[in-house]
Amino acid sequence: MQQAGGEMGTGDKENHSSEPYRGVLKTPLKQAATSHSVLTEIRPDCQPLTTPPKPKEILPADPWTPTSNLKMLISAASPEIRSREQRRELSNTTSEVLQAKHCLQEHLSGDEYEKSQPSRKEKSLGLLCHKFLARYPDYPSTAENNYICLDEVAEELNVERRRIYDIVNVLESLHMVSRLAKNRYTWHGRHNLSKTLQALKKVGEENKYTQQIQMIKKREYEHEFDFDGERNEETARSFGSNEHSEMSFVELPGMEFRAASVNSRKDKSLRVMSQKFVMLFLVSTPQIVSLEVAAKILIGEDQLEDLDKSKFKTKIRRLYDIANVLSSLELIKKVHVTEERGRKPAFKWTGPEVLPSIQDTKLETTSMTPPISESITSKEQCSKNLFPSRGKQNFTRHPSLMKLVKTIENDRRKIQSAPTSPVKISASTDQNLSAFPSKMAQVPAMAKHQLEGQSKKAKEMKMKLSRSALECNLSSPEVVPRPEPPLTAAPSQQSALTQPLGVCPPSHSSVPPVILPHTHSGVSYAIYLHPSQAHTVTTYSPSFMLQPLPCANVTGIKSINSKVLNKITTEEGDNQIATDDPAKSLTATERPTIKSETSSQRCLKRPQALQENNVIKRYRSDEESLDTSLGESIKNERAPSNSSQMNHEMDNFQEERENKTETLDQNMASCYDRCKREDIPEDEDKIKTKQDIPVAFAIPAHETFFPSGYLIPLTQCTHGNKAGFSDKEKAGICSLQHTTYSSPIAGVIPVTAPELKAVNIPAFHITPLNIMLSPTSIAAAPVLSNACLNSSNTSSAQNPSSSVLNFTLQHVGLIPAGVQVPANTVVQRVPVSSQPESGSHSSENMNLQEEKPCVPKEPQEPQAATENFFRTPGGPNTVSSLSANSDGTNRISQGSLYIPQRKLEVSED
DNA sequence: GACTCCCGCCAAAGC
DNA sequence: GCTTTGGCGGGAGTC
Repeated sequence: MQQAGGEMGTGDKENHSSEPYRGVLKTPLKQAATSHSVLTEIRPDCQPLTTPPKPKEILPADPWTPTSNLKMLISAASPEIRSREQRRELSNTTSEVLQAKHCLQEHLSGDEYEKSQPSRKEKSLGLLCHKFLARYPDYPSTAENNYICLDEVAEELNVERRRIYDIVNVLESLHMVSRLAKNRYTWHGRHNLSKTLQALKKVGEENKYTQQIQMIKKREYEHEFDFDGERNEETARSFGSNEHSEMSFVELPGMEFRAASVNSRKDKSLRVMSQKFVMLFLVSTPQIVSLEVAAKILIGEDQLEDLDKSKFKTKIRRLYDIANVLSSLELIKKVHVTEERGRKPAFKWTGPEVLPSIQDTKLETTSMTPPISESITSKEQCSKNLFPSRGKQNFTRHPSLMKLVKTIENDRRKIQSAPTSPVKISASTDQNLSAFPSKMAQVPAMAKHQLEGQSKKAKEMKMKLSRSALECNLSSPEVVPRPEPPLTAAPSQQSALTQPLGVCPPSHSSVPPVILPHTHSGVSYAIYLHPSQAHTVTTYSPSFMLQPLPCANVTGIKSINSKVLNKITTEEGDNQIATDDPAKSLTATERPTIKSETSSQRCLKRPQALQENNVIKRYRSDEESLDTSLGESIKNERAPSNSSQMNHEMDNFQEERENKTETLDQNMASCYDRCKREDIPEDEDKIKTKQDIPVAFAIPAHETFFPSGYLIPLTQCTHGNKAGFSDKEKAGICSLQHTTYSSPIAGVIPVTAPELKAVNIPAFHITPLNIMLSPTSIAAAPVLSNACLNSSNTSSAQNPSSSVLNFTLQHVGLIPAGVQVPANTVVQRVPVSSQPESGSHSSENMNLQEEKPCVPKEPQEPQAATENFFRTPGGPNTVSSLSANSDGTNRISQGSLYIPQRKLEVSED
């Protein structure tokens, strides 16, 4: 082992490890000289240390005391040299160094000795880990046995064994080492790393960590998470029910622990925690995880109810331990996320990109043994592999979530019935339409047809654009990897299925239309617009992300959001990784936006409530559009529910709607005028122009609009800047957005554009969160759709009224248009329900967690449209709850998961 | 004062 | 009964 280590040390490692030493050099010689690290690294032969002087003979003041020698050595040797030497002669030196140390200890006075002791930093686990890693090659030859004797290592590194355990446990979680026997481990290096990460990612997805993260974030925003206060029972419930306490260790085939002891301990072990921690990174987008969130999740798994400060602190401590080791492995990097509430420590994944688990990853065991590859076709299989028959092991999956997911999936399937590839939007759309309830279905169909007819060219253009966008996105590493079978719906579906949560996909690819209800149409839009690229859109709408955000709107949004936006800073101080770049900030904004949408409640509570109201209004306006096209049909349908409140709401809603409509029309008109002014002769050109316009997409923009559902206006706004919505509204939206979402894990995190690309995009597909994240995707979709819409509209709708019409149709076209109706319905109810916005926002997950009492009264509601849509024979639970909940719609559209959960709750209740 | 995280007690598991 | 593992949290060092 040593041999290998000596030869294999990587430059990086050297540098890292050397840093601390540099620090030492800078510090007073005394300290430096005696620092532990120095001692352990100095070459024996160079000085007296080699020959341990007899302690008693050496006088403290003596120039040739170990201390003085060390000083000389230190000053003479460069960090690199020391590192090299360390690796080279570590083994030989160890004993001598120890002796020297002993001598020092014996001969220096208390204070002196203390001073001579290595500083805290020098004793850090991270540094220790560097030393440990330096001993072994990253990729040891399988031929030779690389054994690790803990005692030996501890002695050589001059640390207590306890510390070595900490390191080994984390390495074990990554399968970089495996326990061979008592006090003995085998070094595998990074051979298994990629596989392990894939497996972890997969498991993380299955466990819906993304959702958990989002839930936590939501909660934070909603309640500032206070440990003392009445803690959200929901939270507790959600996590408590997790039964995560039984978390098990994820193993790779062939890498099972050989020692029973390893598995015997209750698994809150560092090793399991480490895996979970890694999962969080792999599953989240951006791949930044704040300690707080991670701790909460880990605690949650152990029963959130018990969450108390001490426990939380303990978790944090452990996470630091783990993080130090992972940092040494260069898998993560410490950063800081600045949020409203301050700066939070977080870590950013800097390890290798984990390829999509899309194709059921083949877990290969390697280790030293010939790689065994298993093809896993289903999630279940994967899970099985990951959890090799160890009795208790069940990964933290939240049962309720699973149920929900399944239910949802089933429902969707049923609903869609279109066994085929829902992906193909166009095709799927039709299918979906067919599925729609009469009126509703027709509307979308009409809209669709209209759109298609009117904007074939536009579509083509869109396609091109989207493709280009995709290409751009693809350029990002993450994206590329994702095997997305582009064109076919099937692939997308597949991916969806592959994903642990089939849920997500639903919103996009698989069930696009259906789910969309209100999700802001975003989904629906996406579908429409990108038929050919449905897969793309569905999967993730990276293209959106890619789009530049030069718009004024964006800026505005950004500015607003920026306040909220968090900054990520590296510890080193290269702060603001994310930063200042407007584009970046915008990107970051996206998330927030989404989230905000999600957690409408929160928003309400906040000062931005007003803004939210705007959003809501927009929503309503969306509804208006739909309503307009649909007429009061919906209303009537709802009416049946007969709730007086409903009626009342309807009335109010109507009023608002009307007002909104006017505004909309005006906006539309102005937009169109603007377009005209801008010389957009041909439809295509127009489209292009618009799209170019940064569609700016809009990342922020669309998100912003999301709620409102007015993509068109947005786009226009983008152009003109002011178009569709007033700044105020924008601001409102933005603000809302900001609050909520961010990186699921880290909270609102401003991410650099690049990061977003890489991370975000994939996130959709990959992470289970997708479901929850749908908003993001949705957002993206909407944007595109906007363009499309615009284009189509532009061409066809020359005047406000017509534009409105188109707009409406488009909405309808949302496929989900039909679906949306229900959503709208929901929206309308919103007022009635405790939380109006929730509905409006795509609060993906939020809903689920929402503590907010589901509106009690609605349960029975039949709302035809909605129910029909969502209700599936098989999924009564889900459906019913949906219909019942005012926000149900939203939930459904966004994260079906949530909906179901609620339902579950409700039903359970 | 908050953040980090070292340190080592002590109990469970293993032999 | 001794050793190995490793959970846990006090509290010190840093920022």
